[in-house]
Formats: sequence, C-alpha cells, structure tokens
Amino acid sequence: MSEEKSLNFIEEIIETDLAAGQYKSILTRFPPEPNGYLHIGHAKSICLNFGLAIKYGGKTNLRFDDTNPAKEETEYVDSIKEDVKWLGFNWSNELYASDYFDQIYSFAVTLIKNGLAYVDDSTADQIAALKGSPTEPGTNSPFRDRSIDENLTQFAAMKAGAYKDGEKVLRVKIDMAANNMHMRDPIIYRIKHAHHHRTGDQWCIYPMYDFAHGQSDSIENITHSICTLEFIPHRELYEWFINQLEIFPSKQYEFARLNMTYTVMSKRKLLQLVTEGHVQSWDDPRMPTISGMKRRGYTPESIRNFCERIGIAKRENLIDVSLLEFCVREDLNLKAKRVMAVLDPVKLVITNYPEGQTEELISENGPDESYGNRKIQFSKELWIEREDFMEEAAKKWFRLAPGALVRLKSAYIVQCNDFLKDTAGNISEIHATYIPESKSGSDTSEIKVKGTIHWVSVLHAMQAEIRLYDRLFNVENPSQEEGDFKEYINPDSLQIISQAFVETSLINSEVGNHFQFIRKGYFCLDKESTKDKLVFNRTVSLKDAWAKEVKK
RNA sequence: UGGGUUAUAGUGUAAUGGUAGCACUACAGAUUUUGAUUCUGUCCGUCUAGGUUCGAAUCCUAGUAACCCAACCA
Repeated sequence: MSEEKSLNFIEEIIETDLAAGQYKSILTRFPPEPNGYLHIGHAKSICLNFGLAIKYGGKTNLRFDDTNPAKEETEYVDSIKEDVKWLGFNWSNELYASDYFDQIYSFAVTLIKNGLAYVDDSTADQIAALKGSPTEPGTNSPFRDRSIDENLTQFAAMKAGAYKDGEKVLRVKIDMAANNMHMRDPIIYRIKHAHHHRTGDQWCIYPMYDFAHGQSDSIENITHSICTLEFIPHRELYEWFINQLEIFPSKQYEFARLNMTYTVMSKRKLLQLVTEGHVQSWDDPRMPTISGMKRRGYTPESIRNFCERIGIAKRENLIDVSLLEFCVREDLNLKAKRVMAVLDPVKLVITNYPEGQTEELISENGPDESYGNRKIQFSKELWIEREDFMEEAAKKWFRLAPGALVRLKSAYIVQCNDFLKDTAGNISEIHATYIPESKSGSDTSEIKVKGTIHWVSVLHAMQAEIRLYDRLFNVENPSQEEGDFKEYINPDSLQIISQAFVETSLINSEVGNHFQFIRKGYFCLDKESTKDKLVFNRTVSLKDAWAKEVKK
C-alpha cells in the first residue's frame, strides 16, 4: 500500500504530543517582521508551518512581528500577505504583535511588581560594557536595586513620553553571570519616539523581540512555535518569561534555515541589492524573493514541492539551486503550452517553395492530446535559430549544415544547399529545398532525420523582447567569500534580446501564462509587456545535452 | 581560551542496535517530429581514534571541524 514516509523531527514531536493528549489540535504561526519582501527561505518556513497544520488538522496564524517602528512599513505587510496567498496558503487569523502592546505592557508591570524588572538609566555603551563577554561574567547595573515603586513610576513615565530615546530602558533581573548572554538582564522595553505603521504615535516605548514574540505566541495559544537555529539561545529566556508570567506554555523549536547556491538570503543584503540598483526591484526576476520568482515564472506548486524535497533538519545546509530548477521544470513540463520562438534569428529561404504562398499547418500544444492543437503559418521565408546552422558540420551534429537534412518542427523536411555571408563574414541567409511529401502528419517520404528545429514564418512573426536571466552571483556562497558580497555579483545576470521573433498565437498571451518555447526553455509574459511590445522572461532553460557535448 | 547546536555520497535528506535507502547533480545507454520529456543503468557516503556488542551511522569515551551567542534588530 502506501509506503511510510519518514517524519522530520518536528513532525515526530507533534505526533508524540498529540498521542499523549497534550493538545487537542495544533496551532502554528508564520511570524515575519514587515521590513522587507519574503524570499525562498521564508517559503520553507511557510510551507513548514502551514503544512504541519494541514497535515495534523490544526491552524496557522499569520502574525506580523512589528515591534520596531523604524524598519516596518505597510508596503511590506501587503506584499507578505500577497506572497503567502500566492503560495497557496490560508491563514486562520491575521494578527500583529502591535495588537498586544497593552497586554505586553501589563506583563512588564507584573514583572516589576514581582521585583523581576527594573528601569536602567545607563547608556547603551555602559550596558554593553557591564554585560561581560562569553568568557567573562557581567556586572550588575548600579540601577538594578531600585525600589519597585520607583521602577513603576519610572516605567510609567517612560510610557508617558517623559524621556528621550535611549535615556532609559526596562530590563529584566535574571543573572549577570549566566553562560547564556541572553540571560544577563536582557532589555525588554526601549524608548523610541517613532511613528508605527499601525499604532501611529500612540506609543513611544516598544517591547523587544524577546518580550514580544513569545508573549504573542502565548496570547494566541500557539502550541508549536517554530523558528530558525539562531534563536536557540533565546529559548531559555522564552521559557523563563512563560514561567514567571504563568501564561500559556507555547514551545519553541528550531530548524536550519535555507541557504541556496549563487544567491543571498538575508533581508539586509537583498535590501542593498535593491536600494543600490544592482537589481531593478524586490520583484526583479533574478531575486530569490517570492515575488521575483513569481514574476520569473516559477509556480507556487514548484516552490512548494521544492520545500518538500529539501526536508527539515537542524544542520547547516547549502541547497543546490539546480534542485529548485528541477522542480520548476518538472511542473512547467506538465503545464506549459508549447510554442515556437526564435531568439537569435537568421533567415532560411525555401528556394523551391512558391513565392507568395502561405500554408496553415497544425502543431500540437503539448506532449499529449489533452493540450490540443493550434494553427501555425508556413511560407517561403522563415526565421531559424542562428545556432542551428553550422557552416561545417561538427561530429554528431544533427542540425542544419550544407547538404544536411533536418525537419522543420510540424512542417517539412528541408535540405540545405547554399548560404550567403555578409561583408563581415557572418551568415546572412541560408537556402534550402523542401520535400513536399514529408509534410508533418502525412509524411510519405520515408526519410529519417535526426534533427528537428523550430522556426517562425518571416511574414507572420511578431517581434518580441526576451529577457534571459542567469545566476545573480558567480560564486556558490557569496556570503562566505572574503570581502563584500557585492563584489561577487555576476555582471551578466541579465541579457536582453530586443529583436526576437515569436509565433502569432502569442498575441493573446497574458501575464501569468507559462509557455515552452520549443527547444529554448520555459518563458512567461512579463508585467512590463504591452500590446505593442511583447516582453517575455525566461523562467528556466531546458536541459541541453548538446551544450554539454560541445563542452567536451 | 565560556556556553549552545550540528556532523551520513558532490548537494540535501532517511535508516530510532539488525541488508546504509531516496531525490537532485554528474556520467552512460534506449526511445523521441523538442539533443526536451520518458525509460534503463553507473559512479560516489556514515568526521577521527578507541571501546561495548553476535551485530554500531545509531550506545560509551576522547578528539576534530563547522555554525550560533556579548543590537536600546528580529
């Protein structure tokens, strides 16, 4: 029957919890900070959190971790919601950490009342200096022993706006000698007179991550709070707050974030690429962002499948981008309508075909009948791919060359008998004769050819702009190289072909349609396309066995 | 030289003391009106050294390496 698929470590935990009756059902959350666009690494987290809830009959909240007004914007909130939906997931509740500011404030007051938090007047530098180092214990702040009443008064004054940014902070009283640096009296509230994208100017103090994230989890009754490895040291604090505040015991689990070859995956770096103009925008098709991949023509199914295949574990990883490309091809192979387009055109003249004659031929749209057929126009002069002709045929060359026979896809077999060169020595025109009885679908010629090439009729072709994308960086792991990661940007990551020719049927294509340009790759219509100027993005090339042969 | 986390083919991920499996990549072949797809096959692995055991990727001991932690970021 169905073979057991092995569980990842989080699924094992959940199954154990469920079997023990610890929870009736699970509740997960996807908690982005709205300070940038989502990337493929977030997709891994989204697929995990939503996927777990789907698998075990639970629910998932979308919660924005918006506790730092200086970095967060509504534009990012909107893009994040769009990207999660596009990936195919539905959240139970759209929530914001800022929804809980009142509640979190009262948690802080509780800690003060219990003698567990104090207002510290030290400067940032002083606090850092007293923090010690990983190998040396810290020192207690001189403000650590303020009275509860004084702390209460001062904290209220902080909230009321009596102080400037940085003048005071609220810290929690734990242990300045703890091995875990996060337990050395962490700051839980800071003063920031900044406009918040949702609460406006209502607050001038904001909770820190450690005093907002876990509290939000707990308020929502999140059962499994899943984050990435770098938060492991925060877990001890996460649990400390839950115990001290006696709130719902959400549990934190950590998995390894996604790294992928030839790209970067930090919002900070991606932001730089955008603001410094190395790419056009967050949704530039070369970006590892969800919106970039969408625009490039990747499908949600292929991304979800990719996330499924890479698995969930705790060790550092660097996933080969070719696995993502495989998933994209696998999906597009099933979905993309086949059409013909010539990217680097050279003219082929069928010398024995009647001048002025046009023929309507039938071509299949896909690998089987369910895709249907379409009509294509054939005439005396055709555009073919420059690389499909060789003046002197190489070994194992199946394409056009003087004297060689080749099939024009869905049309006739032709034989090349001449070619012309321009003054610069480039091939300017190729002459061939066609074999009338070799017509596709009713071939009685009994001629076998090894090569089939694509073409479009000169008379009927439409001009189009085609954008080819290559990897954004020319080293596997730009973040790990010496110096600035931007030194490793691939200067040729975008190639624009302004004079390509595509078949007429493409006039009706829409943004979001996927095509296979036969023998050239998968393409989609770009959002910058207009009726007068079609613009296509190459999503991914086809595997190319000949290119490999040439390399050898 | 503190604490934490992780080590399985080139990459990623299984095997929970009992035949080291799967996918991608690479390579070879078959089919093909896309040098695509599809199909078949091949190469390649348990961090090191000891130990326990009939039997160890798994348990024990000692090493080694990588990553994370000293933001009023998340």
